[in-house]
Amino acid sequence: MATLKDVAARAGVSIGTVDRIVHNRGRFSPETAQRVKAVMKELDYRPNVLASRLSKPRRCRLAVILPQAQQDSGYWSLPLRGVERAHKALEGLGLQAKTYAYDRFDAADFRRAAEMVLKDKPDGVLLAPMIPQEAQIFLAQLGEDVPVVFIDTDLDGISPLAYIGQDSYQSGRLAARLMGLLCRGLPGRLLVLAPEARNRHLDNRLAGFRDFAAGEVAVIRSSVESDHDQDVLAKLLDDAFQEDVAGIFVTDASAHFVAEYLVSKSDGEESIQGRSGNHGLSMNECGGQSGANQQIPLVGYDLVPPNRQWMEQGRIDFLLTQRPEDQGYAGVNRLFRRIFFQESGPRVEHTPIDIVTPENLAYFPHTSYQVE
Amino acid sequence: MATLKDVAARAGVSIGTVDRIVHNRGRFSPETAQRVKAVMKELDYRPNVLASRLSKPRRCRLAVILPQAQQDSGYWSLPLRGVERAHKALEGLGLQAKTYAYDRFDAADFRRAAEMVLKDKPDGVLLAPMIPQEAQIFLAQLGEDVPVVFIDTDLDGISPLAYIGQDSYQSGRLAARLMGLLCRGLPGRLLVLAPEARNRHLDNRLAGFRDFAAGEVAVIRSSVESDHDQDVLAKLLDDAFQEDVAGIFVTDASAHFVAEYLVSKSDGEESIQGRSGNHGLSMNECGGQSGANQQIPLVGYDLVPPNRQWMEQGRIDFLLTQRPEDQGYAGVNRLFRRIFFQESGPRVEHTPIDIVTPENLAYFPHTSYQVE
DNA sequence: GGCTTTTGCGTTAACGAACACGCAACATAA
DNA sequence: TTATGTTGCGTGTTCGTTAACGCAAAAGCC
Repeated sequence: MATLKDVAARAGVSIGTVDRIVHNRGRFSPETAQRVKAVMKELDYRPNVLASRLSKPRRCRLAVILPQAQQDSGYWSLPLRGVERAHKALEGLGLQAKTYAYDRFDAADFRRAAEMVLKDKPDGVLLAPMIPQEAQIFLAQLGEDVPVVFIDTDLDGISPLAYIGQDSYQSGRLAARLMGLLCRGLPGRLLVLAPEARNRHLDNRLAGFRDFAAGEVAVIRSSVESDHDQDVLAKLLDDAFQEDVAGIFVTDASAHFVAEYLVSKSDGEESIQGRSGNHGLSMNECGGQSGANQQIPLVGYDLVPPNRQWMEQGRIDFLLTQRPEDQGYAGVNRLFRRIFFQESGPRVEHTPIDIVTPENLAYFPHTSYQVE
Repeated sequence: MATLKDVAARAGVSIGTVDRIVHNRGRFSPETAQRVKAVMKELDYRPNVLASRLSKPRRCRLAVILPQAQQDSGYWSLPLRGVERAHKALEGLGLQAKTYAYDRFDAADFRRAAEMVLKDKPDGVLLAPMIPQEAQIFLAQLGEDVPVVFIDTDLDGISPLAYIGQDSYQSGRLAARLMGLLCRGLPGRLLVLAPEARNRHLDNRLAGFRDFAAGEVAVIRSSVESDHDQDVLAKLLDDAFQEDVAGIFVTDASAHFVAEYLVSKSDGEESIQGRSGNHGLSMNECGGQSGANQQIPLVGYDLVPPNRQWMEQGRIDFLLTQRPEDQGYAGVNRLFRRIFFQESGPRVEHTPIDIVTPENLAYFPHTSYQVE
C-alpha cells in the first residue's frame, strides 16, 4: 500500500503538500496539485484509516431515534437492546450512542426529539421513521453529509445509507402461503386486518399477501389503541362474519385482539370446538381424515407478550417475526463502519423472517430472539 | 480512555515495561507486573487497536477452504462469491484472502489442501468442514491461536470462533411443519431421504423433522453420486411405496432425484393426475373442496439448478435455503473483525431459513439470493 | 576479585496521517 | 532601498503502540 510519504517522494514534494492536496486545504499551486494527483492515481494511494483516526481522534457519536420502549406492547425495547449491545462492543473504538425516544403517535413529540438531535450534531443517525412526514422534514434539516440508517420501516424517495428490516412484501407473501395451507378446504374468503394509518411497511405486507392469495381478500382497516377501539373492531369483525371467513391475517402486532374476539365469539356460540392445542394445524391429523370442524386460521406478526399468550393457547396459528434486536445491532454496526471505514454496503439489509408456531414458540426466548 | 502512558506514569514505570506486561513478553519482575496490572484495572486500560495496528502492520491473511465450486451442483460457488465480495470491501485495510478448494468426497485431497494452508500460515481460516475427521486433524495441527470460522456445517467438540450457517434443527422442524400442512388428509407415513454419510448438519435437519412430525417417519439412507446410485434409490423408493406414503422430505439438495422418480413413476401408472401448477398446494382450493387426488408432497433443500427446474414444474413443493453467499461474506467479515479488533461475538450466527415455493421462486435470482 | 551472563527496565525510532508553524521566494508598496 | 504581504511548501510534533536496542545492576562462574 502506498503512503503519503511514497506519493510525496515520487512527486518530489513534501508529505505536507500531499496532505493539503488530498484534503484540499491550505495553499498549493495548481501545477503541484496536478502532479501529485497523477502520482496518487499511479500509486493507487488510499489514506490509511487507522493512522487518520489515530491522529485525529474524532468521536463517532450516533443518535438513535426510536419510539418509546414500551410502545407497541414493549416492542421497541428490543431494537434498543441491540443498540446497547453494539455500543458496548464498539465503545472501545470511540463509539458513542445517545438514544432519543419519541411517542410514535405524536408528531409534535417527534419534532421535539428531532430538534434535540439536530442540536447535538451527531456523526450518524439510526432512525425508525414511524412518522414518515416528520422524518422527511428532519432528514432534510439534518443534511446530506450525516449518514442515516433506517430500521423497521423504509421510506420512499429518500436514500439513506441503508434500510435494515424485514422484506415486508415477501413476508406478506409467505403469510398468504401459510394461510393457503391452513385454510385449505375451508369455505369463505380471507380477512385482513390492517391499521388505519398508512405505513409502507405494513402496506407491503398487505400487498404481498394480496398478490399471493388467490382467493377473495377482504380488508378491514382498524387500529386498536383503546378499549373503545376494541369495540369498534368487534363490530367490524361482526359485519365481516356475515359472510363465511376462511382465515384471518393481521398485518401488525395486534393479532391478539382478533384472537380475543374469536374466542369470546365461539364461547358465545357453539361451545366446544377442539380449541387449545387440538386446533386444525395439528400434525396428528396427517394420515387421518381432513378436519372439518376446525377453528378459523389466524396469522399475524411479532412476538409481543399478548400474541405469545394466544399462541400458547393455540388460538394464533402463525406469527412472523423480524428479529428487532438484530436490527438495532446491525444498524449501529453499519453506521459505525461507514463513519470509520467509509464502508458503503448494500442499500437494503433484510433481517430473517422467522416463522413461529405454537410448536416452536418455546424456542423463541421471551425477551427477544437471539442466538447465544 | 487511559493509555499506556497513563498507566506507566501512575505505576511509576516506563511504557515499555507496561507493554511487556500487557503482552506478557520480554522480561519483567513479578512485583512490577502486579503493580502495573493493578493500575491497569484501576484505570480500566484497554489497548488502542488503531495504534496497535498502525505500529505493527501485520497483514490479515485469511485461508478460505471450501469444496470445489462445481460440487453439489455448483452450490459451493455461492459462498465463494460472498468471500470475494467481503475481500473486495476490506482489502483496503490489508485483508488478503486465498482460496483452497478441495474435493469433498476425497479425504486425501482435503489433506493436500490442508497442508498447503498450514505451510502458508494464515492469520485466520474460513472452513466448510465437509469431512469432519480430516477437519479435526487439520485444526489440531493449525493450533489454538489461529481463529477459525466454520460455515455451512458445524463440528462437535471443537470451539471455533464461530459457526455461520443455518439452524439445521429448526429448519428440519420447519420442514415438518410445512409437510404437515401439505399432507393433511393424506393417508400413509412420511418418508425421509437422507445421505448415507453422516453429517451433523443433515442429521440435525432429520432430527428436527422427526421431533416435529407427529406421524410415522421412515428414513431411507442413500446418496446419489452416479447413475447406478440413482437406480439404487429407485429401488429403495419402490420398496417404500409398498406402503402408503403421505409425503417425502429430502435432507440435502437431492430432492430433484426424488422428483424425477415420482414423475416417471406416475407417468408409468395412472396417467394424468393434476401435476404441474395444479398440484395440491394451489391457493385456488381455498374455499373449495379438499384435494383428494393430489400428488405426493415433496420438501427439500437448496436452490441448485435441478431443484429449481422441478420446482418450476410444480413437482417440488417447498425448498428451504440458507443464503450461502451471505455465509461466505459473514465468515470473512467475522474473521477480519476478530483479527483486527479482537472482537469476539457469538459462537453461532444463524443465516435465515428462506422458504421457497413454486410461487415465489422467481424472486430468488438464479445465481444466489442477494439483496441489491 | 574479575569475568561473563542474566535480569529488569528505560529509551527511542518507526507506523501513517493531521496540523500548527514557519521559512523562503517573490511581489508590491513606501 | 527597506518594510510588508502573499504564496508555496517543508518541518516538527502529535496520536498510542510496537519492538529493537541498550544500559545498568544483580547473579553466576572460575
